[in-house]
Amino acid sequence: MDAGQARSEKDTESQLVLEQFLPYRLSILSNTVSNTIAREYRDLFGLSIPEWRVMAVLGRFGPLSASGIGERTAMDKVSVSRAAARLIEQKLVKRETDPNDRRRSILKLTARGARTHRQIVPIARGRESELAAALTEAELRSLDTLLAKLQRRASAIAAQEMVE
Amino acid sequence: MDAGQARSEKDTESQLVLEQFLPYRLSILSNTVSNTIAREYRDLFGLSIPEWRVMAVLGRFGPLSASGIGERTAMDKVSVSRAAARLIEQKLVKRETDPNDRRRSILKLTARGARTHRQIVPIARGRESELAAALTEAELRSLDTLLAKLQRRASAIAAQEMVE
DNA sequence: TAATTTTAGTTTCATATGAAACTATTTCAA
DNA sequence: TTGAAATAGTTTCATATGAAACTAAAATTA
Repeated sequence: MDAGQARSEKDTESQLVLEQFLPYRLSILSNTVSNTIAREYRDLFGLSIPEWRVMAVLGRFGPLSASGIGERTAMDKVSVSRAAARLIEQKLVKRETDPNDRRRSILKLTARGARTHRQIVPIARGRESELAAALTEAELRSLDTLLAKLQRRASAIAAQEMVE
Repeated sequence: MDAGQARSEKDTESQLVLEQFLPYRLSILSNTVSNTIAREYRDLFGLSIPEWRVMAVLGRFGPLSASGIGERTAMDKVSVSRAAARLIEQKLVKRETDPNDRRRSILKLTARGARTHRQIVPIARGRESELAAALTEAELRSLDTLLAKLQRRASAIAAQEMVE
């Protein structure tokens, strides 16, 4: 090993400090937040996160097809299909067939679903506020910008990988 | 309904815009990043993310027990156990029994594991750089601070939930 | 030191997930 | 038109995951 040149396994350049590695930090933060919320929704309403997401977009954007839900939630069609099936079982959502295109279904909240939705939204907002309280207003605006930039880049990288 | 007072389902206060909801945004960003990386590690090295995390901490912190790995990766013991088992199968990691405490195993990279580790680290860094290139140096420092604050708060909320 | 509790790690079981195959319907092209 | 291709959504299958039960060893207590 010629002095000062050879790279040992312990040199910083051949190392990766997991705690400082951005993808890892994002993953841990996201999981910490999601797990807390998931537990709460499960305990209070018996809903999983995919189910809750479907409720959220139906509550906001009214009747939607399964693919419409997918577009607005970044869920794949299998997840949407399963979440919808469970919500229908629980009578929180109802399904009709689109008369103009009988492959499509039209999903909407039932009256009961709308009531549940009205209960859930303030809780979700409350959790978000608790988390956001860690930051100042200015920091929150900054976070908004940074996350948007990262998401744009991450999506671009992912799309590029797909074609390669 | 008395004019201007009753809250309809479409009022913004009873709504939640998923695309602006912080837990959702974190989840989408983290998944986008993780999925891209996971695909790459799988294609190039046949490693899953848990496996890769174990490799990373073993490469950095030398021989460790399974619980030591768990502490440094935020993985639960089941995940560590399974990842280690697969890495041993692939001869990237070897296991010895701690002579001072025969319940413990001592895990370390094999020579082959160390070689793989040396290949992986620059790729991981490269991916991180590509992502980080979406931000300026100042923004990256800012991101670092914001993520740290959010993580601290998220952990605190999670811990509090546990006892309630 | 024998019995009890705790700790490290693995296995089992029940559920979650995504990819691929499949069904039903619609759209497109010859 | 009618046959081929595309689209919406569901089901199947193989794998991943986490909680709880379990095994083995060590630490604690009586």
